[in-house]
Amino acid sequence: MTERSEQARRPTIREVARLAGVSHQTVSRYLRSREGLKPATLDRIDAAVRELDYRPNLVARYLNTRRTGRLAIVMPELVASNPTRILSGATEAAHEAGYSLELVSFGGGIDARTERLLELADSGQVEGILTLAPIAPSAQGRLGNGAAIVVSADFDDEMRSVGELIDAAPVRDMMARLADLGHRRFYHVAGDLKYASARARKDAYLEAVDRFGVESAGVFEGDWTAQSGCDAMLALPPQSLPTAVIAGNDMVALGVMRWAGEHGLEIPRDLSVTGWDDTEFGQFLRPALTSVGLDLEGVGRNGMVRLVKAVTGRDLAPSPGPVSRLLWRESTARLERTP
Amino acid sequence: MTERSEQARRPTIREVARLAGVSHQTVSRYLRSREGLKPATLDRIDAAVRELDYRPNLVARYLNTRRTGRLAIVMPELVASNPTRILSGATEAAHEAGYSLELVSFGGGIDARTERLLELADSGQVEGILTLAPIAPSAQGRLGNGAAIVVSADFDDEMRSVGELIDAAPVRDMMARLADLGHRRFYHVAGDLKYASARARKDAYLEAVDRFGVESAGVFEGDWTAQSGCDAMLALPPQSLPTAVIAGNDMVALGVMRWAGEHGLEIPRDLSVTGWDDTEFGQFLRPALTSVGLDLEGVGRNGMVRLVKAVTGRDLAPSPGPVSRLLWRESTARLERTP
DNA sequence: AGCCTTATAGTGACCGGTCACTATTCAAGT
DNA sequence: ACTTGAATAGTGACCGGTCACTATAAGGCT
Repeated sequence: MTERSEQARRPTIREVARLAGVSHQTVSRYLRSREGLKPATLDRIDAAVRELDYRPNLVARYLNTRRTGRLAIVMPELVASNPTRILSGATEAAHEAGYSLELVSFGGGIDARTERLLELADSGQVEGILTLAPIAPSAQGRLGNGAAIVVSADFDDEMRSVGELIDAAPVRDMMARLADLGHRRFYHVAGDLKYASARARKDAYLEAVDRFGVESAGVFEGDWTAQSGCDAMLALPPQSLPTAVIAGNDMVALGVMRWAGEHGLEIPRDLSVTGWDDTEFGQFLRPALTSVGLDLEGVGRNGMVRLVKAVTGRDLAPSPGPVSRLLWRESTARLERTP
Repeated sequence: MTERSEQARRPTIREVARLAGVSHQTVSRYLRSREGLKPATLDRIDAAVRELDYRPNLVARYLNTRRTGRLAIVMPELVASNPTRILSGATEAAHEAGYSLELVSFGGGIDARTERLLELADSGQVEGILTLAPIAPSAQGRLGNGAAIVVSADFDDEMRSVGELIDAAPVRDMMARLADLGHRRFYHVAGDLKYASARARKDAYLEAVDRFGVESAGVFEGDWTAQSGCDAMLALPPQSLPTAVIAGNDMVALGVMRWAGEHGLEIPRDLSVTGWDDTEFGQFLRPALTSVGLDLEGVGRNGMVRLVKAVTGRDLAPSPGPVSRLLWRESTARLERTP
């Protein structure tokens, strides 16, 4: 079903005014507040609006008010890890503040992205921008008189991230518990180290190895995919397998589990595996995957709360919950025998 | 890092003109085409633009041209099934046509959604809208002079869908093959029957049962979740289990597999399971899940191709590949013994 | 009744671009 | 030298709303 727009112009405020027998300014008042108008006048305008099926042109309105009622959220690449939960939280907060939220994704490198972001900020189309990707340092001096810009980066390349997702403390908690359960040899399959979160988890892993005095079979530099989980295990010499694998996320952990199954290892009897993200499929795997649940909605919400604050000065309630929590499931257990 | 927008107005075309010592109209020409200007004039304007860090106000431009260079894609609910692949295809096509794409998600029922969609269409903010959700029939007469609207629905509630995702032919293909492999008793765990795709798959299942003269243990009305897969199996009397389960999608199939593992059934020896969507995790399960791969990028692209055609009259190349293809993996096999 | 205050409605400019039209410059043609 | 026309630049109106200000009507008070 396709509707071709025939360029018949929409009715304007002046046509409504003529039909209702009032001035255009009266209609303008009607649109904004409906206050200070006689009930009789109001009714006449009501009728005219209905008859013409009038809807205000938001673009024209903006020209005076600078208010578009719209915020944008910028993502680096749409195909990257699923952003729906972050978006859902951000959308909710934006709606609470009376804004609609628009999703924009800019491809290209950081410089191209920054340029387009500045264009968007100064084009007058949105009042504020929440970007999940970092912006080029060169842009720092140039922003300020367009839309407000808030950077909430898990994707930061400069380590200046304030992102809430990169807290890797659960790595330590998981390893502490696994060490308690008798595990002495660990392995880490990292995510793409271009991501601050991957680096943070890797650092936390290395620190925990030190702190708990356990062995490490190494750190594999993966790319968040299940395939990299398989590859990581294949890269190990068969005689020195770990008994616990800390995977960068659930997909990676799934790859590790796949490899284990193919090589006759049973999880968690022979190998404990942990993931990250509490992906939907994790708890239905056999064994159900121990993971770290992230309050992604909260992350989206909190970013948006900051943006709303920057744009309107208004304080919205941030997400109450903790950003992450450890979900201990079946894929991790006491080490019963040494392999 | 938060930038507060201090309402210092952006420089306008007239300020650039003053600085360059030309008229505002000359600057306007410069912005649109840069043609018909003396090189010297062009240089002067260039310099002025750079000095003021001028960027055009797209909103003001629109008021005359009606061209915003923006299209919107409307989704019913952001948290529903992952739309990133569809978006990715749609974005690509929009970019090819020189448009930027904005994602809007409207909550609420079909009527509320339709109302907001019409508002968006007539607000002048976008030139066209591709909606993945159906619109209320009541709106049919009211659209036509705002932005172009194209409906591409897998989510159609009225069975008037032209969606390309609802072709359920692969159900028949899977069942034909399974019947060939000796399966005589099937079971279908449907997705949410509010979805046309779920209904289509269910119908195809029932038709195939007829056509191939096999038994059906019934149709379970699920909701696309893994949990519904578990529930569906628990709902069966233990003495009359099927040997093949056609699940509504991969998550449902995962739930079925989970149930099987918990009840000592081995897949595919005791039970064959098929999914749908070729979700990323499917091929890394043990056993890897037989599924139906969907060209979701293509679906997004094709919807956008139609929208671009409606807006500009221009023909973009549609996605070449078939919408779906059967991916036969480890979770389906010849029936070796009767349970 | 007359005056002042408040409620309601109207007038014209303006936001920042583009459009239609006009004015100027300058080289070529006769 | 004068006309002609293309190339280049300028003028003022306009898009559809809102703002600041003014005008009128209605109500309260002495």
